Amino acid sequence: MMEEQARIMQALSGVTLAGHSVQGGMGLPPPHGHEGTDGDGRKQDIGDILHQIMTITDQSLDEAQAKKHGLNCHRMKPALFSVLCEIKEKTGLSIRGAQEQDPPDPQLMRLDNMLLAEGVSGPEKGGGSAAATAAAAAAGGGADNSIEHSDYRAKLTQIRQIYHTELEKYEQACNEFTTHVMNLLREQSRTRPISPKEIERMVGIIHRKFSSIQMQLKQSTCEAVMILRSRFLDARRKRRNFSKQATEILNEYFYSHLSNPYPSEEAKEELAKKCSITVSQVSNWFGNKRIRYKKNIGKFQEEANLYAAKTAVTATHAVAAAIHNSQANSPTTPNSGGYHTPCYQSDGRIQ
DNA sequence: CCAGATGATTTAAG
DNA sequence: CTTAAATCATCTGG
Repeated sequence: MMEEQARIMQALSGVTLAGHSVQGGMGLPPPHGHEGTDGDGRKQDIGDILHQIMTITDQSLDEAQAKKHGLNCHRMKPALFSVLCEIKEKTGLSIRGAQEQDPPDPQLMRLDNMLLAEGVSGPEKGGGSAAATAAAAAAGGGADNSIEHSDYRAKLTQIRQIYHTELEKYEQACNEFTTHVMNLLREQSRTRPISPKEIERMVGIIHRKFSSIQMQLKQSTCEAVMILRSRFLDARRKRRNFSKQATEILNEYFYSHLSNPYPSEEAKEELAKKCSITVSQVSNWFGNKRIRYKKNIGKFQEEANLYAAKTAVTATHAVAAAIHNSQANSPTTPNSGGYHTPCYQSDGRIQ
């Protein structure tokens, strides 16, 4: 910037300023327009203007404003301006070619995706998962689970709120700053030529800067979510055994379908409802049961016999009930509801 | 406290 | 996606 200025001024006045220009930094000594005794008015004018330009930053605001006005009204101003424009025309293009590429930062994308996945950004968290959780909690003995989950959600909501507030703040600040800079540039464009491309570039720089700040925000938000998540995940791992009744029902199904212990989706749903657990818990249970049964059939033989006998007893009782037409099931009979009792079949192996 | 039981998660294959 | 298998983390009864 300074270099450019110096170069332009040099070109303008033909006076060698290099001697006491950039190296001096801000404290440029005034040119003292009257070098020599030429008394040339034009030169003095130029020197005067340059002096004003170079010292403008040292002035107080009012002073500077007045000086600026003076400059604007100076009779040489239009001429100087046009020369500046001309120089700019020649040099400006080479200043910046085309450096307008915005490759989407993979890191940023990762953060965005995660925030979206965690429900921090994006649309308000729907009731879908909430309903599922509520069902799971209300159904089983999982009041505990429900409390933990709501705690988790409350904290997540808190994080989301902070995130959105901050994001909005940054957005606003960015817009304000951009507007400010653009006003400044517009103002300056009265005394020096500024191409729209330059403004655009400036805006781009500002936006990049602010988005890097946003990146930090997203980073720390992600961190917070991760911490919360890991803490909750540990809690989530806290498992509670299914109720005795649920285990009974599941075992009954398993041993009465021992030849093909793969409940269909519908069967799973029914079992889930009957056991007050989720479908995926039913799937987990059958997955675990199959592998563990297969691993040591002998160990489960007793259990198998027990349930085979149980269903046999149930069937017998059902028959007896049918025969007697009025008797209620024995209290030890686990399934007394409208549950479809599977047929008695205790043989059959996996595979 | 411990060993075994058990629900959940991860990994790998189809 | 489902499943088998391995593994994790907790629960439970002694």
